[in-house]
Amino acid sequence: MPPFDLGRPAKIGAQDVHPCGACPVRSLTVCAAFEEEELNRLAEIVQLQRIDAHQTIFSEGDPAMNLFNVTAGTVKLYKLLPDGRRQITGFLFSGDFLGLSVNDRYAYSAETVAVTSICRFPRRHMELLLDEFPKLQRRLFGMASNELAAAQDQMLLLGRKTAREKIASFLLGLSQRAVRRGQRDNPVQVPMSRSDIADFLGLTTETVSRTFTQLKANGIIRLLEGGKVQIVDNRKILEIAEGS
Amino acid sequence: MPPFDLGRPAKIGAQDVHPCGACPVRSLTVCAAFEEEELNRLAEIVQLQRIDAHQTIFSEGDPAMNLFNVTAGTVKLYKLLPDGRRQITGFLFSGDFLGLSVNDRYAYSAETVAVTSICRFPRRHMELLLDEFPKLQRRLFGMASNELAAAQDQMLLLGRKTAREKIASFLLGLSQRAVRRGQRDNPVQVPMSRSDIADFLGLTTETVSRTFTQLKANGIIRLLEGGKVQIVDNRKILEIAEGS
DNA sequence: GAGTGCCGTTGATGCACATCAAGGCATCCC
DNA sequence: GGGATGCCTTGATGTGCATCAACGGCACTC
Repeated sequence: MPPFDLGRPAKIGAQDVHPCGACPVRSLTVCAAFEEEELNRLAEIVQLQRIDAHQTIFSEGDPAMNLFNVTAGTVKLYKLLPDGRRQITGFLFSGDFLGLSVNDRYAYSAETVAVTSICRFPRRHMELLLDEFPKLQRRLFGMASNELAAAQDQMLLLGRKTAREKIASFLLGLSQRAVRRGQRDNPVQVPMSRSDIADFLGLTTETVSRTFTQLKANGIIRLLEGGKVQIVDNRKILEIAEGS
Repeated sequence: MPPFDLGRPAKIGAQDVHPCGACPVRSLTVCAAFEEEELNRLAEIVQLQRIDAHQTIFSEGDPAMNLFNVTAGTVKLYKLLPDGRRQITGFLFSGDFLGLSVNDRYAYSAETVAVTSICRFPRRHMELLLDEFPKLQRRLFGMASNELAAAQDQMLLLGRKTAREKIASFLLGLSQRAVRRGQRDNPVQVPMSRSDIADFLGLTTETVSRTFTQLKANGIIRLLEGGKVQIVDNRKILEIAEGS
């Protein structure tokens, strides 16, 4: 249930300008850097879009024309090898930011996992705002620092954790991020497919499936309807995730 | 041959304030954000240090009091699991920056790989400078963005590449970074141990060693004296690295 | 110059996870 | 209804890399 949405059938469609002042996720986003009265400036350049599931937002190598804010739904970022091997580098939820680029090109592809609403900012305009509002710059830098820390955690996971530890870490990560967005942390919403989880954790779908089954058999989690996972033994899953 | 160094026997020792205007790697660093006349401000707060090989600069979880700039030598950043498994998240060379933190704590440990010179900036002072010089903020943000892109490449490597592809990518990466620092790209200087390489690539020392041997046997590289590796077949190593 | 420790290499073996294959169970569409 | 499709699960088998073990070279010590 996307907050601003009109339920139109469009795949990717521009919507009317939205009053940022009413944005329910503003405090989570870059936009938290603005005071109430400055939000008009922002509203002038954003466009709100609703996107169906499984649509590409942009692809690796595309000219980086826009920056985006996820306001509802789920997005995945990924990189491909020429033979099709895929690494998902992150999942984004409401409040998350995407579109940072190097050399004016996107360094990864972005695709919706479920129905998603995003705010689009033309990069040119955004850069002018950056000069005008140092607080925005500061905020963006802070968000990039957090992402960097998360990336390092993910490197530890990919390089050194077992399949069991990876799945446990993944579920805990989802749970913790849900809390920060003010959503339920348990049961955890797991909107992405087994295949996406596999490509995020450096595993195969079969191993992901088997590991879920195994954690379930051990009474540590329970698999619920609608892609939800209940964490039954919180202490144990934490132990597993940390590798102790 | 560290550029500013006095060759003192100290392990970690503060040196006299150095005139940043003469810094030979300034254009590579955050400090490139400053005009000549502003450098005095910088020089007031930096301390230059020379550090022996295999010394800890700071550890994960320490209060993040300082930011650092590497001016010569090599540093590794790493994270540990409780049972000792280690993931090296990056190697730093002259011009590179370290010390960004989340919640005022370092999110990783930093250790010298070889004799290293660093500039130390107290974080408090640096933050004041950030407010005063938006260009510095901008520069720092740019560097963080680049690191994020590199982190995503590393995730692809850790999650989806084979040992052979990992080693090829690693050597090419070292080579390309040497170019950016204005150093020789071939033969490549490889100052870190097999064990460090293994922990960077998510492998074991044995596999690293075997893979080097294999690439050598294929006539793609040559192992030289003093930790240097010559890339004999550039096209082929590039193909391997990209997984095609 | 024997002793010790560290590092890199090589070989033998083992195992965690990949690969290959098949079936269950939704949903969708004619 | 029923067949097609996509996702998840489960089983059988394979393999890339880890693990275990041994050895040689080099630096350092006494």
